[in-house]
Amino acid sequence: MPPPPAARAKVLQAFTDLLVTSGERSATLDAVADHAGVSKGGLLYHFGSKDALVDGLVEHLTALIAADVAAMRAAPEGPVYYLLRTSSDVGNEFDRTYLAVAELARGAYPRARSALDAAEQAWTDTVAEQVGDAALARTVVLLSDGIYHRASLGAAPPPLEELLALVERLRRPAAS
Amino acid sequence: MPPPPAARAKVLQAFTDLLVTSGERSATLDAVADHAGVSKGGLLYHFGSKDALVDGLVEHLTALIAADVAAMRAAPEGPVYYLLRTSSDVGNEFDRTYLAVAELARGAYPRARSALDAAEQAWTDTVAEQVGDAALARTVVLLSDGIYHRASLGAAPPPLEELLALVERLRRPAAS
DNA sequence: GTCTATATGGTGATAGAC
DNA sequence: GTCTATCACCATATAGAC
Repeated sequence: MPPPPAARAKVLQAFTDLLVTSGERSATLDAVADHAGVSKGGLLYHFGSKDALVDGLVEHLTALIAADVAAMRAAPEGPVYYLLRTSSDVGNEFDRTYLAVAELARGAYPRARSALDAAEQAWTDTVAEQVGDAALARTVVLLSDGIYHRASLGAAPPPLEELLALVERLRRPAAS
Repeated sequence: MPPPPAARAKVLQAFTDLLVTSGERSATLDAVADHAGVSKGGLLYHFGSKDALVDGLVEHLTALIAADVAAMRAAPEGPVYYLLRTSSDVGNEFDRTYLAVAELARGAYPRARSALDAAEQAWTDTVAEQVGDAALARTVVLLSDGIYHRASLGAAPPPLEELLALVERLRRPAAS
């Protein structure tokens, strides 16, 4: 099979950038094409409509989620540390794609929510497997959501160390 | 002074409803006017432009924030319980207005962020006053942000009791 | 494959009747 | 004060040249 055209990846990257930094309203086809270095006509050759562009990004996120959950399960420091650590890291591809799809989910593309719900469920299950406490698992994922909330508003992430310290205290109930 | 026209409040309420339930894209002047039961011309008599409409909503939130912080300080159960409890309550006017302004902050209205930043700071300070632990205060507000994150995506809020129980364990380090 | 037009629909804003 | 036109502009999408 022929290699996928490099322009596709460039377009998805530009779409993600605009969604994260300037919101859904700014991520027009014109702006995406400009930012990707192609013309609008060229963009619409690879993605036949804006809906197809959204689908492309959602599918990309779905693949990244599967990879992230696998990495979470394999992480030597455990799922909790892995989740909170990667939640603070808004620079990498996965977190940027997550934020971009969350932007779409809030807007006129409700089907983008399915991918986000799947991620939440997979994270919660994986954390619960390790800590053996469903309530703590939900809380940890909720903290991760809070970090995303701030990032989606453009605020700086909180210091990671103090969060991990607090979670650690909850995992060992003071050896009562 | 003459009483403020009732149409103003109706328009702000309709604007809030549309932002929360359908996102910024859907909150057009046409839609807001329809939902408020006035014509677009009538809306533009009270708010001379869409920017003026946004300013009106942000000022409304600023007043609600001041009232909320005062209620938080006066709450018999303490700021922590008050914050987490009210964060789960997405139905009341304050939380709906907060979600609506957050929607604007993510879109093309960055000045809406100032009001949100002020709220976060006031909440953190007030919680820190009570728990005497800056890191725990930041964590509690972060949990509150996580609840808002889910609400902004249309998901159900998490069970409140288990969150409060976990916070309580952190406030009393097992009496070591 | 990628580009330059261009058609079509919707959004913010204005003018003027009532 | 509130309404009904109406305008100018921008976004998506299409047609067809290169």
